[in-house]
Amino acid sequence: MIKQFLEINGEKVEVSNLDKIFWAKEGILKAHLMKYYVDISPYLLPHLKDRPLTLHPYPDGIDGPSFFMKNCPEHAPPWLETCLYLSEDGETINFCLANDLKSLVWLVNQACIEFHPWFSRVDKPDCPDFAIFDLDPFPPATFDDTIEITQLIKRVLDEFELKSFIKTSGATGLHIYVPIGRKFTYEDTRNFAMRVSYIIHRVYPEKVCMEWDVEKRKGIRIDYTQNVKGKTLASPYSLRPLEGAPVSTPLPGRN
DNA sequence: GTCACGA
DNA sequence: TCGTGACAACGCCGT
DNA sequence: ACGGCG
Ligand SMILES: [Mn+2]
Ligand SMILES: [Mn+2]
Repeated sequence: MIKQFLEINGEKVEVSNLDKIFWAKEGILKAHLMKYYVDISPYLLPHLKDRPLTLHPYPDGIDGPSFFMKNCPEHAPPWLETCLYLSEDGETINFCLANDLKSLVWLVNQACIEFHPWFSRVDKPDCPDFAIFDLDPFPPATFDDTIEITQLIKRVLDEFELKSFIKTSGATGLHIYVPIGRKFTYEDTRNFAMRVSYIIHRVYPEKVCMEWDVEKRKGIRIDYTQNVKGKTLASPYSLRPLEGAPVSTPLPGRN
């Protein structure tokens, strides 16, 4: 077997099985996955820098088995940066970081299709950079409904003079990121997102759903509960292991 | 995708 | 030498 | 305290 390498700034990273089919219906190969991430890396890497990652490899493509990967595997190359995390009950997790293109290429070669970074960074893990809103449509809501509710939330944030950034999740919904300058805790951002969510729910009780039970959800669910250390969303520019190979796509603002 | 392990 | 299992729990929600 | 959620 001839080994293949990508050369990045003069350093070689081994890549394998580039002709393996990752999206069968679309005819998308592992090579295409790799090319996408190399091409998008100037835009993606800034969003991943210094953020612990929850990874989700699909070694045989999106129709095959997958697993979650929090701990960096022993066989990772020594140059791959990691971050040791001590959980409350004494468990330790050594998270992978994707701080440069070499690291990104190595992780993609591990068949990581999507990247789920923390909202906080390693040097201040208890203080997220953002409060986030995760909007998920449930029947009978449409994507247009999701847009409408997202715009309503944005209007409230504008009223507070808070800048916000909107992106598609790549699945069915939208994400709103509100930069808050690492001045607050996750408990703070969660309470903030919760209170804004309930304001919106009060305006549109029919359309907006705050139900915890998945079975009972109808309309647009505004999920504020992701504002917790260790919870994540698919990052901007992350591919999703779904039909059509969708990408979580940042949307332009009005100015 | 890769490794540790046991048959 | 080959087949198989492991690779993620955890921190919060709502009652 | 519990099971549910992502
Ligand atoms: Mn969600
Ligand atoms: Mn979502």
